[in-house]
Amino acid sequence: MDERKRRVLQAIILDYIATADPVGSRTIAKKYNLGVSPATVRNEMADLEEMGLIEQPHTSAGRIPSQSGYRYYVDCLMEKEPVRNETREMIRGALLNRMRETEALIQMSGKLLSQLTSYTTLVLAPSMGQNTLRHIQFLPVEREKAVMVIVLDNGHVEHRLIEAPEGLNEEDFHSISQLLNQHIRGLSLENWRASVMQTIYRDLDYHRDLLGKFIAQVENSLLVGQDQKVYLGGALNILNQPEFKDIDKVKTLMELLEEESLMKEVLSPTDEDGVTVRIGTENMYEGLKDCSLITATYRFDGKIIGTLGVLGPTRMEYSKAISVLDFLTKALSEGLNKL
Amino acid sequence: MDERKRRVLQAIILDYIATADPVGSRTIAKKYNLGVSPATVRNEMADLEEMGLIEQPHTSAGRIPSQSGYRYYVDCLMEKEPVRNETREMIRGALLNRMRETEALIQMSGKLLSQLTSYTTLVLAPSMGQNTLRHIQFLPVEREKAVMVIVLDNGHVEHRLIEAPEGLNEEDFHSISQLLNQHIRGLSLENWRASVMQTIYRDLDYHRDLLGKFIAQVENSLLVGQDQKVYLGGALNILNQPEFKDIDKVKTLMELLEEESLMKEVLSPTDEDGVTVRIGTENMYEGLKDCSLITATYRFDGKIIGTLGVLGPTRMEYSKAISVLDFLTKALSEGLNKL
DNA sequence: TTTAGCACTCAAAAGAGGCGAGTGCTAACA
DNA sequence: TGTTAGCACTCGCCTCTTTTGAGTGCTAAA
Repeated sequence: MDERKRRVLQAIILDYIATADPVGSRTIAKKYNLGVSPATVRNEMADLEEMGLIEQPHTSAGRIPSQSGYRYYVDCLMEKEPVRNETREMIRGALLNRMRETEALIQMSGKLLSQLTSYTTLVLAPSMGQNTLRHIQFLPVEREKAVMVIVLDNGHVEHRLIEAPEGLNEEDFHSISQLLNQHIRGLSLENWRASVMQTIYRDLDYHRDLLGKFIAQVENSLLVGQDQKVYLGGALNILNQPEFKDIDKVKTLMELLEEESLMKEVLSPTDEDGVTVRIGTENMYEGLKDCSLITATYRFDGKIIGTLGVLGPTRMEYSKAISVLDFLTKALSEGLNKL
Repeated sequence: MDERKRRVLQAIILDYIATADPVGSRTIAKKYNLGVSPATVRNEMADLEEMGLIEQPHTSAGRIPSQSGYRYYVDCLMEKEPVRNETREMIRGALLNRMRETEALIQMSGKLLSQLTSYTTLVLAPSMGQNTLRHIQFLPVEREKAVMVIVLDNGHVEHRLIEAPEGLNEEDFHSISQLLNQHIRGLSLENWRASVMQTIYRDLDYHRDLLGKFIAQVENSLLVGQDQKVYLGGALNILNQPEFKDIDKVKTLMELLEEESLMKEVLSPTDEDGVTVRIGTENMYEGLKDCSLITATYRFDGKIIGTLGVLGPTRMEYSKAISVLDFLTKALSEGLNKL
């Protein structure tokens, strides 16, 4: 693989990314002034095709990059594209605006990412399960209903409605809250065990029958809804890609993207640090075989807690997407830790 | 407009709705056994076309209903389709499952509607503004942060993060909560006035400087986010309609549907009771000129508080959509009032 | 008033050429 | 030995034409 071959391959990939048309030898020789004739380029192309890096849609067409071609490009050829200053400013500004709530900050990142890259984005939001409870409190709402407010260590607040037996007054709620706080504070939603509940239950020996059902509900409520959420952004951007001019393809892909459990799997963090690129069939799902997914993880307190992803056709602007994604995940991590 | 003409028109519309193909005289004479020959049907069709109820895409094609044709069908011809028992059961069952929270109940309705009709649905959720405050409470979260929990009369619960000055202890929060409750309880979010805040501010004369900023934030927080939300459901169903096989049309429509403020306007309740049908250009937006929108309002406590809508191509199954929508809005209203 | 018959229309499908972008191969050249 | 000009060849795509067939409107007879 000599230098000229690399330059030819790079030219083919760049041109195809930009135009979505198969690239011919003439175009390359002229536009990417390599200083050689089309015939020479053709010879190089024949070699590249033999190596499996490019292919011909049909005999008399130009070449397009193969999946391995893209892979080689991403691994060896691609030049890092610096993130433009305005882009940096925009990201910082937008994130600063959402510095109140974790969830809002993360959602905003997804939105920004789809705006800046013009691709579809996927966001895996952190699961609440790993966070520890800081505070739990009950408020009576109406007859037989109370709201449980949970405050986690990372500042996330959630409330859940639960049924409460009649006959509890405000004072009762207050004391139950306090008791629960004593036992539960500092435990994570994940590791929190039912045995704790039993201790609490024992301590609340007065009104035991009255509270049984209530405590059971609290227990339940704490277990529910811990799973990670997936946010989809800029889904309509798919429609701009010429490879998705076919309605059926769009539909298949969209349906796949809306399957939250699958997307959760697709976005689950890899061991490698930084930005991961999965091209075509490197994605484990058949439905993504014409797409590339670029992901990066973000962190809170040093630990990986979620993933941002950019999804486009295999013919996507890798360098731009990667640089924006890289910058954004770092900005997000920073934001989260400042919060 | 004699009986036979009506039957011909009905046949054309039903057939076109089912097949999306222009309908010829032969088809009608055969399939909808009118007991006359195609030639006779042709004569009737010529009359119907003169009346503007049907039209020909081109000379040698069959007829398709015009916008006025659909209008006549919906107003005069359409037979009411009873909602199937399984459908009723499904709706009741699904709604019963969400009988805890208003918001969940309403969102579920939209989801059900898109599943049952196979069209796209729009839901206008009630604004919080009209509900009165039942309870308001502050909980300290961390240094300089508190969460405000608001309970409205309809059972809706919301929490908002606000900044709190340092130096307030749990006891302070408790007493502020109590004071606010005394003044605010029973006022609606809409009618609630700043003057009330000032009274409160005066009463809290101790720590006045400390609390100023805090109270201002509460005030702000109560004003924010009162507007009605629009939920979109089954957006992908659009892709099944042959009239949307063109990507650009899909994109234009989807972009329109995602404009929340426009959709809010489109869904704003009309004076008429029950189900409203807007066909083609009867919708005020250019982008909806090939669509029909069927809406119905739902109520809480006798008052209209929101809208459900079914959006399809003008060639849509009006009778089915209308009956399902009608049943569902009633079930939703019932559910909300039981809640 | 209804209907059979028939000429007519026109979109869509099928076929036929021509174009041109692009290739691979060969032979000459540096 | 690598590079290039030349040339025959391939094949998708565009355009033009033809064919097909579903459907019509009109007329005249029942």
